[in-house]
Amino acid sequence: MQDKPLRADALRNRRKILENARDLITRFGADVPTDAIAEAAGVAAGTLYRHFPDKAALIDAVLQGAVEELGQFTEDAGARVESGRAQAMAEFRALAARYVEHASRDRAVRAAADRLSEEYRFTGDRLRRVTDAGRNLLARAQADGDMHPDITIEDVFLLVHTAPTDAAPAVRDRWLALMLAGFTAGNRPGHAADTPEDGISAPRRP
Amino acid sequence: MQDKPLRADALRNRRKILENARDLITRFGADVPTDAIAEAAGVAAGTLYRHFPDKAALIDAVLQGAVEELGQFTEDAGARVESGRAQAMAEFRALAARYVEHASRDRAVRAAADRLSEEYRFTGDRLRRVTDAGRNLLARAQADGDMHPDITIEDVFLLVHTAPTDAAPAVRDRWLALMLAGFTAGNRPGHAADTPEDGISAPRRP
Amino acid sequence: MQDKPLRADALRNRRKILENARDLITRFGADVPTDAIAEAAGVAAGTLYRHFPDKAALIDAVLQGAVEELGQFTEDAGARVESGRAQAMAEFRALAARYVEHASRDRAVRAAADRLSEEYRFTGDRLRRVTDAGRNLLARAQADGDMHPDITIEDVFLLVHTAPTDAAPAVRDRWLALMLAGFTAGNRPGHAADTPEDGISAPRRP
Amino acid sequence: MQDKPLRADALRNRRKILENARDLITRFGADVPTDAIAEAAGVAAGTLYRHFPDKAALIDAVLQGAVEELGQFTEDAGARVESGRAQAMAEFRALAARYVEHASRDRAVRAAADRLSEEYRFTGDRLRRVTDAGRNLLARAQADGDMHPDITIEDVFLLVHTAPTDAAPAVRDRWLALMLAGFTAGNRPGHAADTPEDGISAPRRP
DNA sequence: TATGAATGAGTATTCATTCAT
DNA sequence: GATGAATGAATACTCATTCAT
Repeated sequence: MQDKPLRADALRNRRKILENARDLITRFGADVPTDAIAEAAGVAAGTLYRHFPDKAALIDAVLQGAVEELGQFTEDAGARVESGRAQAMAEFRALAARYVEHASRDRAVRAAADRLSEEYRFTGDRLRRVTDAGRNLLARAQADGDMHPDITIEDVFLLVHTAPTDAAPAVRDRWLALMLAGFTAGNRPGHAADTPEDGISAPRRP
Repeated sequence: MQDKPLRADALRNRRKILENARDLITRFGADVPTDAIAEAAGVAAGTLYRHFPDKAALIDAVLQGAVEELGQFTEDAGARVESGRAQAMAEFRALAARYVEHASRDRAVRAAADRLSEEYRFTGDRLRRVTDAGRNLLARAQADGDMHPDITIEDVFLLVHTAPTDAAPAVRDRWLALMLAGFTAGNRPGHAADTPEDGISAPRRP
Repeated sequence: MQDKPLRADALRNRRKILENARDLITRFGADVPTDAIAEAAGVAAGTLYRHFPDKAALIDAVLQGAVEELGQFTEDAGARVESGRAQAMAEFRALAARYVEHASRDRAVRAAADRLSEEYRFTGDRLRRVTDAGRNLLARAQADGDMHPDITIEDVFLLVHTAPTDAAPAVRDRWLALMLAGFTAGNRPGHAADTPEDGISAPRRP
Repeated sequence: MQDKPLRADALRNRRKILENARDLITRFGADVPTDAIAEAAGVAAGTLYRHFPDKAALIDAVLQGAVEELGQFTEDAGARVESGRAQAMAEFRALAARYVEHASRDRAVRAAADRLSEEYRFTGDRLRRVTDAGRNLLARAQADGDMHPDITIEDVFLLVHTAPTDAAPAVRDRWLALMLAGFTAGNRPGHAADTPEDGISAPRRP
């Protein structure tokens, strides 16, 4: 059904290239030379270019892989909530922590996201999976009254996008605690129980 | 005390280099070739290297300038509060918005901050001025009961460091609203009035 | 006598490769990648190299095909003259125009001729057919008294070799008119009626 | 008055680069690597690119130099005719021979001309000098009654463009003899003395 | 001190050809 | 015999930095 079955050795090479690209980009950022990636993968430069038309495509593939992992995590969380094994808001908090931790181990995600931010920003079909799963979890937490009702999936991406992934774990935890306060029902104006005195109202964004 | 008295024309050159470096980095990021900076400044490449040992040093100087501007803003805000012309928390909010706006117009700040993040992190003598002024404002807002009592200057730097400076204005505003919720007294556990049930306590960071 | 009987499908592949090589070289010049030729022919790169030892050999084969077409045209012209249906000089002129037009539509001929000009120059067994047919036509035109008597088949190849195939049709026609003046009896010294004063005599070439 | 006086050593390097570019292009065609040119000139790759923005510009400069030489030759010929020391048609023939010889020693001219033929074709300010001088000589020869009256400067360029510069000297001479027949008054229809029977009339080209 | 010319290692990408599957 | 994946040398161009003028 797929375009090509791809020979066993070719598939192995493709995987080695992707793994090493991810590793190197994670450690050194998206500026790593393609030659370095090829060498790390144990293939010649030409082989890398057989599998990916250019460097951008390779980075793109690395990013897509990372995004798909996030989608998987999010779907898993949703499943736990749906089956009654966990509470939506708790899963959301855990997920956020996991996102941040994940991204901080992986400069690839961050670097690629930065470089491709124009293209991806907070939309794109590639994000469909994580977007859908995220919206689902969000709705659950809001139904429980734990999540502030004006929070949208874009807010979640904003959280992910700005996380201090290059900081120490304690700093990342602190940042999350501060940031999540804005997500929690009762902690911010705009909710029924909130006092609107400080002038912050529900956001109007395109 | 200083290394050299520096001749008048040399000083003029140094200033021209710095100004143009700031301008170009602001517009195009830290990747601008040194040659472009030298040319914009109307000097030869060698002259640039006479004033700054290498490109990193030049970017460093540009960053320092930006940081000093922030210090000035912060001191101004403190002065207004001290003189009773303004409320501390309102000034803090305005200051945060001003920084985010400032940095989003000025790729120099952002780019240099990214590149030199290891060196500076949230400390360093270069930050003394903005640090002191910030602590002062913070204390005032906490004394007023408007700022959550566990907030430290490191939290403020964290806010600054992670602001989505490359995003659209509406997105930046939204991010600030979410983030500042965590800074506001009464919006987060750890405060006298807060219920500590969700287990987030005052941070312990090195 | 031939190297191998060659299986039916192998022969088919060889033909497809040649056809597509001709087509692509015609359109894009001899710089087309071998991969592109293989793909166009619907075979893998290795198959191309099974049929032709290297790219030069493939181009060579393409050229040979083109040269054989020219031989065919020339033989046809000769036949028309021999059967009294046409005059030799008129056929010669038409043939020259036809070649120039042909080569200008077909970058294969031109490109291959350029690249292989050292090898072929104006000799070679591969040219036997067109050479013989050309000499025949030439002799007829000279016998008619229309073609200058010192013209040889090498002169004809020289004409072909230097035709401005990349020029606009009007320019090509003009060039032919100028060049053919030198081929026409009575238009140039060396002929019985010519005055030998300007010192140009019949050529002596290796 | 000129853009820059250019330091002595820089000028020396520029000349070495141009000379070696000319030499290498002459011998191997326009495909010579820039690195090879730089090495031959005894400079680093970067130096070549300081003097010429890209490879095309270098080739362009080489061509311009060659064209200027041709312009010089042509003006000299015109001067000899004007001073009565020589006959226009004889100078024209000698010049044509010189052109062809020149170009055959210099694949640079040919290769660059081919590559840049779209841009230059038979016009362009760079050709102004040789064009003007050529027209002058042409007019003289036509006034003398030696040059066919319908010949234009474009015909001359056509001659130059199609000369078999890669052939042996005897072949080039032969080609010239054939081609020049079309330029000579009395050798081709269209002249007062010609019989227009073969239907070739004065050309109409844009 | 200033100039700006020279350096040269570094980067992404292509393509003829080989060879394991 | 066919496939197509892998090779790896080659190429144009950049840019931080040095140093002769």
